[in-house]
Amino acid sequence: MVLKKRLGYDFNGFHVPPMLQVPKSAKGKRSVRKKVDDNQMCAFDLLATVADELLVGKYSLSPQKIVTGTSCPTSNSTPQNGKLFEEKPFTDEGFEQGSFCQSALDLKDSQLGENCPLRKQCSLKDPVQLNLKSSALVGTKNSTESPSVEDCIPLNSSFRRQRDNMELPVDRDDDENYSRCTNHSTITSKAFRPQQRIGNRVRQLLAAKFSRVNPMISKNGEPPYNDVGKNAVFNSKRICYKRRRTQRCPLKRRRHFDKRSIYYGAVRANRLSPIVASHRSLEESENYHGKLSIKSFKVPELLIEIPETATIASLKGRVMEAVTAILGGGVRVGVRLQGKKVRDDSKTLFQAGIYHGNKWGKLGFALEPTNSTAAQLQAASSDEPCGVIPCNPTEQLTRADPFFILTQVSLVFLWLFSSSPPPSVAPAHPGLELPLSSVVNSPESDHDSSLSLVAASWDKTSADSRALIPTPVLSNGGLSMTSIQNPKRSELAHRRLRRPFSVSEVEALVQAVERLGTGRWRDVKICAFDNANHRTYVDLKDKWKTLVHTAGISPQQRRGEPVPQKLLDRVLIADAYWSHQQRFKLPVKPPPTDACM
DNA sequence: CTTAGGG
DNA sequence: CCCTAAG
Repeated sequence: MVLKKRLGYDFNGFHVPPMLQVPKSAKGKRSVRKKVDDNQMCAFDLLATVADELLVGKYSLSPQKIVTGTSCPTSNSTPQNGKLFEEKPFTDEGFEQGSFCQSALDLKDSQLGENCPLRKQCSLKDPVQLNLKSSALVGTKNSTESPSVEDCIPLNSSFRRQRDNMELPVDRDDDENYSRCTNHSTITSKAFRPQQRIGNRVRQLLAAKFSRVNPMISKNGEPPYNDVGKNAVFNSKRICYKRRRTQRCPLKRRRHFDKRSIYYGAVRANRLSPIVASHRSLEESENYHGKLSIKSFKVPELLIEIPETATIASLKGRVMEAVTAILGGGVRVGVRLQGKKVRDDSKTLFQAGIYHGNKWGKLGFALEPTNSTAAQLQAASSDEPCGVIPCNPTEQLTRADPFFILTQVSLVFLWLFSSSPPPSVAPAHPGLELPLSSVVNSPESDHDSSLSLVAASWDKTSADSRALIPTPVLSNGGLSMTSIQNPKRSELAHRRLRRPFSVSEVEALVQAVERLGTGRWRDVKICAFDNANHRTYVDLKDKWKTLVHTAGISPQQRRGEPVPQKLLDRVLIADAYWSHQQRFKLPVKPPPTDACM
């Protein structure tokens, strides 16, 4: 991929091809969004679908969460895009209409090498074509190594980096939204699935509902916006986003639900199998006299690239990182291979035999409470012996048994789905023959009695639906782990977990804002954080605000994970640029709908 | 629903 | 992050 360097760029003029302005009409389209089907979409609907899926056995459970690889990128991969703005004078002339990205780069087709991806990326003439090309581009292994490419494609490089980084700005967690809607914690995460975004409606719905599949990562590990053959990708993304958006249970509504659940929360029977929904409609719940609390969230795509020379400890660390982001700590990660706990942290994956013989499928992770957590959990469960976790003495299964836990959950799904009263005893779900016992019933399992949250992986043959469904079972209806750990915060239980932006997220944000401007957060969201459901456009806007602020203060005053100065510089520049745009009331030109492809 | 801005 | 006015 040989590119002409920015030799002939006419930078002064910022001769931007007439830009990217989404016609108002296009904006208008937004309001055409269907609200219909999703307004009612909440826990029940969601669970029902899950139940359906479980019944059909679609969600075969298997691990495949771990994607082997050789690179172990870290956050120190430094953005190169900063150059973009350093190399060219930032003159007022530059403040013309157009996306900053394009302006800064002066993307004139005629001036870019025919092969310059940027041209394809940014000329935005033919979205489809563009996607094809960029797909090819990204698909080219090691294309990262082409410096010219890097230089030429800020966005692309960034995205690639993010992908490689496994610190995708998207996807650390996906479904806080769902946890907002429902009140029970289920981590579900799904491995690669060559998902077709434009598949049948059901699939789309499912994908949108559960985000089980990370649309950002296709089979080849390419971001979906590079998918080939997706006409109007952006539109589809937009649609997806709409869908997701409409599925969001607004906080207020959520609170409403929660309040309501307080009123009918009597647990029906001690030996009743466990989980009761608090989000059912009042009348429905009256039939059950049960309090069912389902909180669901998922680990969307735990994509981990890790070399065989990595140690067990580092593997744990990686998994831990992701899990902590969601659970807020209080658990630790155990690694199990074929059901046996791998104890020696110093072993490399290779030495542990994980890296060979396709053992990834045999790999499992158990999320175990730390000692303190365990104590708290036990205390909590003894306080409330008939809480979520079953205390049916006849149950052979222990609380720690993921099979049991999963069974419980699937039963709950069934209830909700069939609208029939819950059974008083939880039979095993016939459709779920999960080789789980090996995971937890391992002789070495040392937290069997107090395990509150178990993640396990199963190897199912269905290549198309591999799922990792860790099922956190909480000892206090509806309360999250965090709440358990910190009861004081119960009042704030509904405040979203704080999740600091990672550097890669920041970079993605900067990237997107450079391109789209500061007034189009929704587009920024779609463009750069489409899969990061926990980042709303308001979040992005807020983050930008803090970034601008951060960039304006001395490094000593900054807190949190340090953002590379380079990025902060870009923030300032981009912010200045877009402020200028607004000051002069230059029509902000929204890029064409596929601007972020 | 989005944006913008204060808390 | 939350909340909310305004469009």
